[in-house]
Amino acid sequence: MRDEKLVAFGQRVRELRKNKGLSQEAMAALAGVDRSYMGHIERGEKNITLTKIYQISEALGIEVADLFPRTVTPSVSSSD
Amino acid sequence: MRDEKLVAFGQRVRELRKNKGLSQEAMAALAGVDRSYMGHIERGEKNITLTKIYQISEALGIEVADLFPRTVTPSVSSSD
DNA sequence: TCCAAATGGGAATTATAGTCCGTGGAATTG
DNA sequence: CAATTCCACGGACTATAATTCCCATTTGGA
Repeated sequence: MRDEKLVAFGQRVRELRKNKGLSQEAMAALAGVDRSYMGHIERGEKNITLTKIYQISEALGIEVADLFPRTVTPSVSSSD
Repeated sequence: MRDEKLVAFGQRVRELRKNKGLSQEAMAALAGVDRSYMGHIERGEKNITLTKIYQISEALGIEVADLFPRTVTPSVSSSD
């Protein structure tokens, strides 16, 4: 049972990890999780918990909110 | 083992739920979970998973990112 | 004050998150 | 080729989230 949301989350994590030039293993060490588990997360195969989400955001040095891109731009045009 | 982050998350959920004028029971129904489970979540007694987080954000009609307030304002003062 | 709705919180069971360890394949480098 | 790095993926096991039911307590209004 593939879950689109988990896959999207995993892709987001992978993108941010690569931006930091980290391997899965290095990232896993920073986040304090198992090496293979990081792989599962990035592939969207695991439904991770809130505490793990915090650990990941800290490993990446970002806010948790930044792990969840907004679906559409909430911008309200200033004119009209 | 009380977890500050889970408690903060729960408080955030409760705040948003009340803003919408919903009871735990009504909210639980919208999110598709048991009423008492909602209570546990709001009290920070549960380390919920990503899919549950999505269910909650949808029940509240908000983006997941909005469930996670930024720690401090990242603003860089323009003047000195 | 009384009642009913709303919430707190425990317990028990099932499902699954998360750990640990290993294998193999692709790409890279000497 | 041999050695190294990175990643996909699986199996077995343990920890704990998910789910449900129930009863006690609190709260808010008539």
